[in-house]
Amino acid sequence: MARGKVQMKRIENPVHRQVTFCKRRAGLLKKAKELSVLCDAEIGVLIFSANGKLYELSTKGTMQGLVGRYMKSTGDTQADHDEEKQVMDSKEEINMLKNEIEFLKKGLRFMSGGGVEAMTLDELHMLEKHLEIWIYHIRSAKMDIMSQEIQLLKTKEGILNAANNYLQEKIDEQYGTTNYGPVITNPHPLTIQNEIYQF
Amino acid sequence: MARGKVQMKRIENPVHRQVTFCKRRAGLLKKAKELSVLCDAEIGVLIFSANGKLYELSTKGTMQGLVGRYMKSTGDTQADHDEEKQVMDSKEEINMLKNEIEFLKKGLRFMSGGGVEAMTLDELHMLEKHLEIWIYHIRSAKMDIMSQEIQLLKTKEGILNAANNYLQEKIDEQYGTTNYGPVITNPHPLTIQNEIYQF
DNA sequence: ACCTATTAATAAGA
DNA sequence: TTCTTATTAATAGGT
Repeated sequence: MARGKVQMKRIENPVHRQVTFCKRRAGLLKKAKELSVLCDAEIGVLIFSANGKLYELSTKGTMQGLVGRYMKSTGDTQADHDEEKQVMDSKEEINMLKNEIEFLKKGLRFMSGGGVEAMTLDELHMLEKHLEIWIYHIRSAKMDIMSQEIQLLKTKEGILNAANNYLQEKIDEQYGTTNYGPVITNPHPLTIQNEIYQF
Repeated sequence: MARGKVQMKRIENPVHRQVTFCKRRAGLLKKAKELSVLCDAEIGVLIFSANGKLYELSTKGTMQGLVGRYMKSTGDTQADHDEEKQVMDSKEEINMLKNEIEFLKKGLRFMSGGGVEAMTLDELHMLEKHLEIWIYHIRSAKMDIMSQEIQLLKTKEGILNAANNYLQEKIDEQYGTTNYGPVITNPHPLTIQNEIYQF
């Protein structure tokens, strides 16, 4: 604007460009302040130089506040929308999970042996019934498992008995010819004890 | 800048102020564009008029992009920081809650009567013991509550009996003078039955 | 950074 | 709002 017009295109000379950037940047920020003061407006200016340096101005409050106001003003605009929605979703999910936990905790509150006082008589009846059913199921499951164990052990025992008998026969054969007389042997030396479960 | 200097303070005349706002706003945005073009800078301008209307300009991309770049550039700056942290916190909280739910569900899986199969014999023993303890606590709590109820009802009964006696006396007085002879009356006509609880 | 000739912006009026 | 125009403000180029 002085000593010659200027072409509205990128200044190629880096020195010129840098100088102009400094001057015009100052001018722009000054103009922004003036507009804000004269007309009672809230103004924010963000300037990233070509090499990435940030210059900013915000009249009447912080840039954050202004950006927040801008976000609200534009309503649903990408980043804000996404993040806000994400937060909302998270909060909803948290609430649902919390409710679920409350529900579950109510059923488990007796684990610690305390907290019984807070329940009504009806709730206690219900819970007692449930516990009895659970115990029934648990005892059934225990019986099943133990039956399987017993069956397994019986099979083992049969196999061992067979092996035992086979070995006994071999011994009888070996000593039968020399006939050292009757040999006293444990009839089932390899039989193992079944495991004992506490009921 | 023409036909007289201007004081750098709010223009009180609303018409003047509005006109100046229009002109200077256009000028500011023009300057911003020029700076962006001449010096290869990325510039964003946000203008909120006094009555809340938004005017914006962003050279090289969207305002969102610019705001995002600003957020990153300033690092941890309120809105961004807060929202991001909030999202992070929410996610952490959700994970913790989910873990808690899994833990609780494991204890409650028997409510439905199913799921017993997946447990080991030891776990079943443990659970059975817990359930027995719970039932013990529940029965204790039930007894406490019922004792209280019984006490309450006995008190009620006493009060009603007293009232009953008082009324009986009044009747006796009323009919005593005329002497209609012995009146057969229910000795406790207002006594109420205690509630019966099922054990 | 400072100067200053020159251009651009704009206040007031229509 | 927009146009005009007198006047001020901004600034390009040089130092």
